[in-house]
Order: sequence, then C-alpha cells, then structure tokens
Amino acid sequence: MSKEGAGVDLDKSLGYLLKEASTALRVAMEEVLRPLGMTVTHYSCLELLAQRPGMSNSELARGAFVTRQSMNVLLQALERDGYVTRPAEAAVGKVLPAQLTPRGRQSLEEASAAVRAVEVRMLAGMTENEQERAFRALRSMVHSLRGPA
Amino acid sequence: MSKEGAGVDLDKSLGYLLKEASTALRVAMEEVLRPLGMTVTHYSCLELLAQRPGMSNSELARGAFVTRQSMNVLLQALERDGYVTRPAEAAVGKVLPAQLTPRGRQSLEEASAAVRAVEVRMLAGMTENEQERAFRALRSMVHSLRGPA
DNA sequence: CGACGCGTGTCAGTTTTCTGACATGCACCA
DNA sequence: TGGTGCATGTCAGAAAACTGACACGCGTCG
Repeated sequence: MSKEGAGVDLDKSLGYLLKEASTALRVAMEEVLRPLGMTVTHYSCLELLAQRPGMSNSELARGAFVTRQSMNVLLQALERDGYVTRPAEAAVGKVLPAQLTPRGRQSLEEASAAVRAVEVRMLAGMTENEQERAFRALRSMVHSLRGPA
Repeated sequence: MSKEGAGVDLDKSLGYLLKEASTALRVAMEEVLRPLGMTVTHYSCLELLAQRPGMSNSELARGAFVTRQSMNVLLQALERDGYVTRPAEAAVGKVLPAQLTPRGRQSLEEASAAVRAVEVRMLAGMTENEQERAFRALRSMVHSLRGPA
C-alpha cells in the first residue's frame, strides 16, 4: 500500500466517504419508507410538490436528481393512484403543472415524519455549528463540481 | 411556505444537500470515465482491487455499495474482458479472491488519474482544515445512521 | 456427531433508471 | 415573417441495479 501517487486511498477520500454517507442515508430512508409502500424518489416527488405546488415534470426531475423520463414514469403512476393531479392539456406551452391531491398530502405527511426522524438521527452528535459548517462544505463541493465543466 | 413542523425544507436539509453533492460527484465522475469506456462501479471495483488485492466478490460489493449480485455480473464481465482474474475453484470455502491483471492495472491508472482530478476540483476552495472537518462530519453521519437501526 | 446459523457464489426474473429519438411550443432575432 | 435555439412531454428500447431463491462451505454448540 501507499504507492506514492498511484492510488486514491479510499479510506481518506472525501469522495468515497461522500458516496458512503449518501448510500447510508438512502438505505435508512428506504427502511422507513418501505412500510409505507413508498420509494425514495416517490417521496422526493411528493415533498417537492408540497413545497412548490405546480412544479412541472422536468422541474421535479431536476429536484429529485433523476431524468425527466424517469420522473415521467413515476408521475404517471402517482397520477393513476390518485396522489397527484395534472391538467389534461397545457394552459400555456407544454408544461403540465402538477398538484398534490388530498390523498397525496396525507400520504406525504406520514412519510415526511419518518424521513425527518432519519435526518435527526443522522445529525445526532453534531452541534449546530458543525452542522452549519458541513452544510457550507457540501455547498462548496457542489458548486466546484458544477462550475468548471 | 414555512408551514411550521410539516415540511422538510429541502433548501436547508443536510440530507437533501448530501444527495445533491453525491449526485454532482457521480455525474462528474461519469463524465470523465465515459471517454475511457468505464462506469463508476466498474472503476470502483478496480480501485478496490488495487488497494486490497484478493478481495472477494462480496467484499467488493460492500466496498462499492451495490449488492453482491450486481457486483457478480460486473466481475464476470471484467473477467471476460481480461481486467481481472479469479481462480476457477476456491482454495478454501467458496471465496474466490480476485486479482487485477496487468491490463486491469493499466486501465485503472488512466481512470484513477481522471477521478483524482475530479476530487481535486471538488475540494478546490476548501482549506485543509475545512476538508478535515467535513470528513469528520460525514463520518459522524454514517456512524449515526448505521447505529440505532 | 448432527443441527443450526452465517456468509458466500450464482442463477433467474423483475424493477428502476437511463439513453435515444421525436413532435411540440415558446422566445428571440434577423 | 420565417428561422434558429431551447425546453418540455412522451414513447420506445437498453442498461444497470435490485429482490428472491438455491446450494455449498465453515464455524459453533448442544
């Protein structure tokens, strides 16, 4: 080990740790969402719609970090099952603004509580200051990664 | 907005930001690995094997954060294409220790350089101290998420 | 010794997500 | 007015990951 410049040294790599943390979070969320019959993307979509009603399919896709094609599949299912409504035709352009139904809102309520608990558990043992610093660090990483394409 | 306890407030959620950062990293890695004909999991497998030769399929799966079934599919492809070797039969138990071939090592070398550049870019603008703090913060989150199942 | 639990490698089928492609509608500008 | 660029919604096929299931080898313990 410790070949001079060759390896990435996964045990010390922030990138690797980032993936590890993200995976741990996803697994924890799946764990609490499964009993509710929900996937993470499913939940993300509902949560986004609760915070910004009228978001389009493409906007939701960007917000949930999937392609608009994947989100479209999900939205059609959510619409079919009565969690979400979209107008049959666009009022302007092609954009179809989506809305939560009462059923969607109620379903989200349970899920949101469960996910909030997971996030609280994740942050246990960190001070407000540490959380704020971690927040800024992650923001910086995102900014740097997206900048100099 | 700002319904008291109801929402998760995605713009202030460390969990959401964690997913965002992880996605940005994955996208950036895919961008530089695609010209080399490699996926992220593909690269992860090779990097793991370089650091710890003789890892088994299941160990590689855990290290790359996929199921052992997924890793098995990948390993078979890597073996077929001559990046990796595994003994035909287990010396002890069922564990088949994998090894990089010279071709695998060479292929990894390019990929590793590209990925290292991405990580450097990601950390641009952060001091050593900030990186160290971010590292400890992420470690803490992983630990907390895995602990009180 | 025999039973049990646990980890492993692997096969099969399903689900999810992605890439590619097309038509449509808006905004902009020559 | 017509052209160009860009974003959107959607369809279709392909790639990647997952869940379920089975057989096998090892260790432990009654």
